[in-house]
Amino acid sequence: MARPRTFDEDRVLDQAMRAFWRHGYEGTSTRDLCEATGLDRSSVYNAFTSKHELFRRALARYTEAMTAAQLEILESGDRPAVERIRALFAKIIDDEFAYRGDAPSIGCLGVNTTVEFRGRDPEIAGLLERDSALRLESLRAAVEAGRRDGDVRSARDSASLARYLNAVTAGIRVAAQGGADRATLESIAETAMDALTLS
Amino acid sequence: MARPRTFDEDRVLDQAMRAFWRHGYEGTSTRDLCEATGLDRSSVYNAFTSKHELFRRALARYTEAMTAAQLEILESGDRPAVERIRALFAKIIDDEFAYRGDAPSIGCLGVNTTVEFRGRDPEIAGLLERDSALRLESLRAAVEAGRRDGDVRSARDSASLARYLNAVTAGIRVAAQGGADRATLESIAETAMDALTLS
DNA sequence: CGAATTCTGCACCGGCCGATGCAAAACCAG
DNA sequence: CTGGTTTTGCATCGGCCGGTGCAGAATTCG
Repeated sequence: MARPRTFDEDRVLDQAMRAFWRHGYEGTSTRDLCEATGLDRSSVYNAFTSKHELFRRALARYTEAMTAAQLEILESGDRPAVERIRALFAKIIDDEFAYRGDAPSIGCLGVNTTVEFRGRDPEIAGLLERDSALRLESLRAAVEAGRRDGDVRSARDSASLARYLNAVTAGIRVAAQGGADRATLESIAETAMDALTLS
Repeated sequence: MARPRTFDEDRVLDQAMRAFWRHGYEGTSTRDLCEATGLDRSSVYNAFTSKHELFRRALARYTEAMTAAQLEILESGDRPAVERIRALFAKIIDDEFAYRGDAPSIGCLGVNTTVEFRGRDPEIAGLLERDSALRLESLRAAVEAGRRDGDVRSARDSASLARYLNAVTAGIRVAAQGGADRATLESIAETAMDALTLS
């Protein structure tokens, strides 16, 4: 009954996400977004109403994909829980070296956004908080399972250990953006595991 | 032999630093800087040549002050090394709750800048790297001392443990900006110490 | 085909951006 | 008091910002 869109909305969201990921929210202009997506500005505004709304949807898409991938690693049943936690660290480190050429890591859009917005935008903060809660719960369950396996020997409660692991992942991300090499990040991750496995 | 300045350069640097700290580099306009410092734009440009240069100097001032305070804690001779490392965590957590009202934490200007610039600015990256090296060396020495005290029982080498501790501090900072409360941050810090003290 | 509806391309809006030009003011040395 | 030098206040620059208006193209339905 009307003219159909000539672009795929998800594809555009992906391309916008990458632009925001690379240059941040403020650092990405609506012109940049048009160049990244191939759309005209009026099409962007017609489909996504504002830069802020486009960012919110791109960020939501990112966290959903990223967290789904991480939960899949944490909850795959075919190996011990501590190995799954180690695999999560390995994936995060891989990610830090994936989407870049010689350039430094672009980190995690979630962490970048947390730092850029500092909770001043309630909508964005809420989105990040819900995502964080998902990951924390999965981490907690993995820690709990590791404890049952006898691999987690820490006396601390699993929720605290989960929050600790989550903070370490953010720290690894920041270290990567600071220029740390792969061996350094791996060493940090291995060391972090000691807090769980040692008694 | 000429008209003297009516402002104190260090005071202006401090005020500019706070503005950048709160809103980031891109998020702070030269008009904002004028409002924060009470100077006119031409005075700012006359004294600091450009926004970028003013930021560089403000960041240098921040890292010097911050790192000096942290090294003082790490190297104060009146208590065991692990206690000094714990005190460092306590100070970092205190800082996260210091310069804010009800607003979320503004974190650490060094971490914020690392994330915002992602190493794309060599001058800024170099400054942050030198600062990081200072803190890492001090941490390494403290870990070493803790080992001699018998408190650090980890089998890992001290340099790795230092990098690990440094990453955890960044993670704590990010967690604070994500809205974590004091008890959570303290729990993360305590848990992180387990990787050093347990065997 | 024609009517209705949506999307697209382009020009344009006011406003803020970092940076500069310039003249007047303020100071010091003589 | 004068000449030399720097700082200061204000106006202004070109350019980019997010966002909008509008005419015409493209599509589906009758």
